[in-house]
Amino acid sequence: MSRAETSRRGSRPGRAGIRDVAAAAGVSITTVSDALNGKGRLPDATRRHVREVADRLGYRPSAAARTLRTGKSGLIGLTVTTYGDEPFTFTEFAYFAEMARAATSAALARGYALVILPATSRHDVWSNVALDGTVVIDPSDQDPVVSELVRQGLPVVSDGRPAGTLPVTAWVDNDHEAAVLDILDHLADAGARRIGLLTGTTTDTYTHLSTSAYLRWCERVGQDPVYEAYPAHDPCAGAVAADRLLARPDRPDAVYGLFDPNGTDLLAAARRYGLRVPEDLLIVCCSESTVYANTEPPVTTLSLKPRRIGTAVVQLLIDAIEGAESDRPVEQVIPTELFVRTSSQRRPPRTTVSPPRTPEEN
Amino acid sequence: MSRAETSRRGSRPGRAGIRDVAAAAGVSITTVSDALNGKGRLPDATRRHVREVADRLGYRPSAAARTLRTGKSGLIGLTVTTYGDEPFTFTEFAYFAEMARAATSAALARGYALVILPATSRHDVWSNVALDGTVVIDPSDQDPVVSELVRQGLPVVSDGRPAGTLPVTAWVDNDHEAAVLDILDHLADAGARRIGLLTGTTTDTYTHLSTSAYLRWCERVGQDPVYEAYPAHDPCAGAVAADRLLARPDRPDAVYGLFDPNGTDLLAAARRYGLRVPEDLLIVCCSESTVYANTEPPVTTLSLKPRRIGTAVVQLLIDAIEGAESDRPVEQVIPTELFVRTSSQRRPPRTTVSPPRTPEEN
DNA sequence: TGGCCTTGCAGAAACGTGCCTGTCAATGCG
DNA sequence: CGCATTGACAGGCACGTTTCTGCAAGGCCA
Repeated sequence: MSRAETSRRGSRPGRAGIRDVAAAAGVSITTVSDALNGKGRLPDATRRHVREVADRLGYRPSAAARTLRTGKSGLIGLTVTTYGDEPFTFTEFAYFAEMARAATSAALARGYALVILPATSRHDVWSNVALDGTVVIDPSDQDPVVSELVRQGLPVVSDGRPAGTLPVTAWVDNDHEAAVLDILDHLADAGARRIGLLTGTTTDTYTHLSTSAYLRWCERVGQDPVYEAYPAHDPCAGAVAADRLLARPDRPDAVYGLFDPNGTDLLAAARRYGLRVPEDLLIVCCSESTVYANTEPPVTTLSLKPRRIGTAVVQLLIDAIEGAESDRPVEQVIPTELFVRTSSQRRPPRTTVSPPRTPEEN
Repeated sequence: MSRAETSRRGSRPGRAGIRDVAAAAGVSITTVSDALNGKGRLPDATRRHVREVADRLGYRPSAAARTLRTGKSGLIGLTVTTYGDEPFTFTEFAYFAEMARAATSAALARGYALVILPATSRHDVWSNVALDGTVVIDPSDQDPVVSELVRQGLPVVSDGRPAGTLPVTAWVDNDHEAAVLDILDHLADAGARRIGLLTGTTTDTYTHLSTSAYLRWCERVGQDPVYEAYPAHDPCAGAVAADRLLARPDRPDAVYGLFDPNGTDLLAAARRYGLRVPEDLLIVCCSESTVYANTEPPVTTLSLKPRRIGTAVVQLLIDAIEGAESDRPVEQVIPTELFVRTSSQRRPPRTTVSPPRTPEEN
């Protein structure tokens, strides 16, 4: 009664604590906590009264105190690999943006928020945030951060099959090898005699699996491999590599590019050498970008379905956090999708001068 | 002495607390805290000893407890507007990705981490995370989240001039009106007689300012406005709007598109109507994407410099959080940059058949 | 030798919750 | 009427830090 609504000591003047609510409502702290959290056995009248008083005071429970008490923060880490000082590379923009968007939505729907944490962060930042678990995108072979998180007992779910013996809780990935084989078959069906590859010099799993699948395919069908590798994180290098590939004496008549900008890179290089697409050169690239629906000609793309991956990864992680014996498998393979457009069809289904009024794709 | 290294009660078995470190090192809790945080007056020998013991036990301080005690969490919110259920729209991908990347780097360098929080989040998520401050991207007129954050006394810095009388701590923005006027002058200099605009139906500040600047320019030079507005968050609608714009009886001979995909949309529409770019139609669009360096022809783009914006926003916010009487202005205008390419030059400086070996742009 | 300052550390009070335990009245039952 | 049971709340401890206050030991000076 004699206690004022403001907290007794030098507490933040703007914010009311649970004590203030209890005092204002004329009940105890326990009753306030139970009423707001829907626990305990209280008559509805008391519950409503407490909630009303809390609203009137603008009471917001302290997230830090709740986290300290319950051990759950409601925060999920989104760990991205870094190149140089910057998180995630330029070529992964569209993929990462879509994946992060889906992951954010999925987390939000279950009451969690996402924290962006580059894998090479300063250690003090990592230990300064209380995480319930982490999503790791494409963990590298010996990522020290991931193994430490696992050692702390935190659930870790990775986007991309973990390299080596990294002990993640679960993972989600595409079947990159099957996707590459599909594309190569698709190009061969369209009449390609010699298929080239635009690949990367990095050691990540995606690049590695895709390249080795290409090499095995070449061996199977008896074609000499024709490929150029370049550092994918350099936005300029792709154009140069595409140019080199088409300048070779054993110039391919079809190319698959592993990275997002390879489509425009290859189109530009083809123009420089006077090659018509698709008549002289078939093109497919892996991309989530919609620009390839409107290029000249439209380019066939492989989508890795980042939205499905982002959603699945978060669901698995939250299942693990909440200890629900998940009925979902801990290793999920998300199917890819090939958007076949003019650039990979010898007989283009429509001429370029037809004036359609509606867009061709959603 | 008699106390084991594991915490006395039912604490998490895997993690050691500060008590365990103190017991193992034979010192008090205070000494451990001071030694690890570089405070107090301790001889170097004690400091080193404590740090060694802490390392050996794998001690990680509890972020929740530290936050509760100090009132600082080291977390910064990154609030994005949502369209439908999903955070940030498709057309903002490249801008948002670059901006978020720069913001993440800048925050990290100062010991902070970013939390992605859509503006329309469930309330319980917002109150479940202890934020030191928030970055708001393009706050809408009456965003309830922002005003509540301000009312709680949290620093709020917005990317984009706040609409109405939103009381943000600081903001960073481009001079969108000047940028539009620059582009229109640039197109007029290149010989455009009737300049059209591809704009949006949304009410955000960027669209509003850009459109009104266009209308004023038209009035000044005595040209009838020629524009099409479409819902920018719909990835298909842009292509349709571009088609409509070029199908009009008063077809423009130059177009500026406010959104990222408008360049390819306009190129595709021009092809459908047999218009040559830049001979029959000049094209400029606002985009952060590098694909426009390699389209046919390359398209002139306006960059809003999202990296500089992301960095500036975070610096201002952390300055406000740490109470440093910042010498930076609280209202910063970041200059835009126009990458002039073939699509907006009547006399293209290079022919399309020249075979350059090096990429033209970084 | 006593008073005072400095050094090196320990005790303990918060920070704001959640929850376990305890108290008191009302009720049911034989 | 005695006793167990249940509803409705209050008290208080614990979560793991940070930090304020304090205390003993030793050196310095008068």
